[in-house]
Amino acid sequence: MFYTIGEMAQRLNVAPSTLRYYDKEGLLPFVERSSGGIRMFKDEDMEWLRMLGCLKKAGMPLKEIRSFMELSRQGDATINRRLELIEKQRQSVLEQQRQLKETLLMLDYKRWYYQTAQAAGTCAVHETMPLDQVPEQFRPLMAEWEAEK
Amino acid sequence: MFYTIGEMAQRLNVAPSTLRYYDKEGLLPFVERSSGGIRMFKDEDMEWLRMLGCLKKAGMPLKEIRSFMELSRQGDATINRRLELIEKQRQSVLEQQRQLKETLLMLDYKRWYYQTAQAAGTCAVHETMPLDQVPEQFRPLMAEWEAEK
DNA sequence: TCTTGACTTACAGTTGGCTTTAAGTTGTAT
DNA sequence: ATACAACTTAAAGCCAACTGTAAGTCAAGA
Repeated sequence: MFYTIGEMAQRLNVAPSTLRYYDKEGLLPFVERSSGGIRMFKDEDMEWLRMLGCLKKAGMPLKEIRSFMELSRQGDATINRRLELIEKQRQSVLEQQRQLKETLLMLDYKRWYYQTAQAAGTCAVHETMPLDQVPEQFRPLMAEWEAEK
Repeated sequence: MFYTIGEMAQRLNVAPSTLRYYDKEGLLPFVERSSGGIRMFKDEDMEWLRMLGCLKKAGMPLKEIRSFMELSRQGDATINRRLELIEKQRQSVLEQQRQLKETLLMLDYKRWYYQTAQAAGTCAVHETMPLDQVPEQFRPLMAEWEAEK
């Protein structure tokens, strides 16, 4: 069973032009063509496209994804190098998670800040607020800011 | 105590040109100038730059950050709208966390896949692997892939 | 006063990841 | 056989977020 680029694009919820672009950039070395030159996607291509989507969501640049696809096409001899790439990207995702957690704490602080300001009708309330009225979760954050000054 | 753009850039670990770009885009309405036109950063500007960094890490585009800075300059009348912006961005971060968690599971699966293939010397080991040898954590993932076919 | 390094602006260039356009081809339905 | 939608390529365009260049100005030390 084959799919045209339009059908595959719909299935993946991307624009056909995006798939053409990926193909041009060498990210889809597995795609076959009809005698007339039309791309014919197979069901098993989904596995590659899923991999591509995963690496993209992990923040891997298209160039590196292309390297990965090239290594894959070279077969079992490149298993080690593919594993290394995966582990590197895994570390990157763990780092992103750490970073997002920090960012969320900051946003939670700002949310509290503006909720409090809203209740008081003015941001000035924070100039006179004693430290022990700041929720505990935000104290390490504020200590850090002091250090940065 | 004042800092030049170079000193501030070093302190923030960004290029001076980046700060100039931000200023040009209206993200730094708080920066004062010397009589000769040199930017003079103050210690209290750090608070704004921290806010900027936080919003940026949260994935907010520079245009929106600019709106936020403009609202801030308008004082207490805009507390509500700033709170709304913060809450919107907080939701976005929660969604990014959800997404990253999913991505990590995928990468963990691929890591296991290549570790197993490495031990066997070939990816072919996965064609004959019975489902009950796949670690449990990855089963929901594989079920999803089946459904997508 | 003069040198020197860091600053200033305006503007062009770069990178990454698409998206659009134009001109032409394929393949299915009538 | 013909029409028509969906495909093809090459090339240009677009957007965000910088980054680099050129020409000139500022300010601190010898």
